[in-house]
Amino acid sequence: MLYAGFMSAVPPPLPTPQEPVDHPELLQLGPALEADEPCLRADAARNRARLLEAAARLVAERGADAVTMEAVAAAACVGKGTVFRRFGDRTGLLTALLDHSERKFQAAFLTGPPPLGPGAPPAERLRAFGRASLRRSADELELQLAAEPDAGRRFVAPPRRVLQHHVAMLLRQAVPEADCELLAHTLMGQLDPALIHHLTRQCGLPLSRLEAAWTDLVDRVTGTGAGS
Amino acid sequence: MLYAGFMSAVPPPLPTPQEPVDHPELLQLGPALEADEPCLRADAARNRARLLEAAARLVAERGADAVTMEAVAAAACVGKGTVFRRFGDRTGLLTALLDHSERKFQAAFLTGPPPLGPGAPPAERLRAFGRASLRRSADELELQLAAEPDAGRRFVAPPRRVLQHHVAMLLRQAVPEADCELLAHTLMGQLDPALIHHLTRQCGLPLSRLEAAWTDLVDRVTGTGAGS
DNA sequence: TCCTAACCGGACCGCGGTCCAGTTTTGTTC
DNA sequence: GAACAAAACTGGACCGCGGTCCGGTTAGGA
Repeated sequence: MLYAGFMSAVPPPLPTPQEPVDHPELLQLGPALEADEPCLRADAARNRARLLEAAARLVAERGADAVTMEAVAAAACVGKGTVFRRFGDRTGLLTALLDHSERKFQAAFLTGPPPLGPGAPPAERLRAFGRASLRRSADELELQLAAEPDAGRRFVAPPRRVLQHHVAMLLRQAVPEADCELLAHTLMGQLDPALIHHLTRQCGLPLSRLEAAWTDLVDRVTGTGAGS
Repeated sequence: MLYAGFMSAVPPPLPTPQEPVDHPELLQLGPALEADEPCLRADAARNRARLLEAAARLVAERGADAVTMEAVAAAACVGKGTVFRRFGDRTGLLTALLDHSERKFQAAFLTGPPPLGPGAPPAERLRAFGRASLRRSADELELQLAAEPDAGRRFVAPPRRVLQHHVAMLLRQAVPEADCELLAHTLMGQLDPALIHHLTRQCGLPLSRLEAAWTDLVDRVTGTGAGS
């Protein structure tokens, strides 16, 4: 398990320290997070570059589906084992391909100019963050999807659609002026089994906290509760 | 591609028609949706039952990972091709295993007693829906996760965590009283590449609508906008 | 009884992922 | 600078599983 050099949380050495910064802890975390690609043996580094280049070429010429671990290895004149040693698995390779744009995006909201970067009021920054993220995803959709296997099917499964439909209907009754279909997707996101698993099993949160968060979310979205 | 009998939107013949009902269209859609399992040849139906039983036994005895298509076929004394013909693919098989509880849940919120079923005010029903859904998922987590491959990794990937962290921080500034970590997950859900793909490519929504929905969501959650 | 359509099973394929024997690089010692 | 040892990297054989295919079989209607 290597997961070589995905990303780093900060760009280079951070130019002027008197700029506003949100996440001082990331400045230490950053180097630790990327501490897997730095000291590569010369041949390893060369092969890594060749693999990334070959993968990018495959994506461009024949689409993300053609990015087979074997194909990439062959195109880079390298053994299959090398690809896995370097990138861990297919997702790791695809993620590494996205790394460049990822870093740019992170730099933009961590240390860039407002409204995305520090300086603007938080709600304003949130709006900008969503816009930027949506645009970026729209650009690199193919890669992003390929990096997350089976992504296309999650929203098409019949059971999901029934629940989705139901929530949208309730929302139409509660907040007729909103875009209830999309809002329903958002709410459903909080009930996603994968998220529940992550929060309760991997992070150790009690189920009661998820329930409370759901109630609070409904309050906020419908404007029903005590808050604001 | 068969995707045999996942689910149906309604329980049996719907007892008393004067009960309140939310989704009259589902009453017609229901039979159409499940119209793949009804007229099975005798041997096919028998094999289907044996396969489901074998799969359930495997899950119980050796965990969801052990539910290999080959293993299920062998345990049911049936050829591998039969499993695929019946359930389409692995996800289809797992979904079929969840079908029973799915139907019960659907019946509960479509035609059951309030506050889950019709009769209560919509916001109240939404709250009940979330609670019920969370509990159900917690029970059948293993199967639900197995049915959605790779689910565990979606929230652990380093890039995702950086974004998540950032959004949580902005939320803490904007709405200090909320559970910002969970709220951040919710917001991020609307930026999920898989969702973007589904909405723009499969449903044909323009990106601008997603952007508007995001802005609206931020307004609702932070209480910033004009609404309420 | 016969015909046809549906079904069955297992051989087959491709890909993701593992493993290990052999090779190359790097650091050390003389 | 040469020789050596340890660590790191390499590549391709190998495995298991999801998914496809097709010749043979069987159920059900006429």
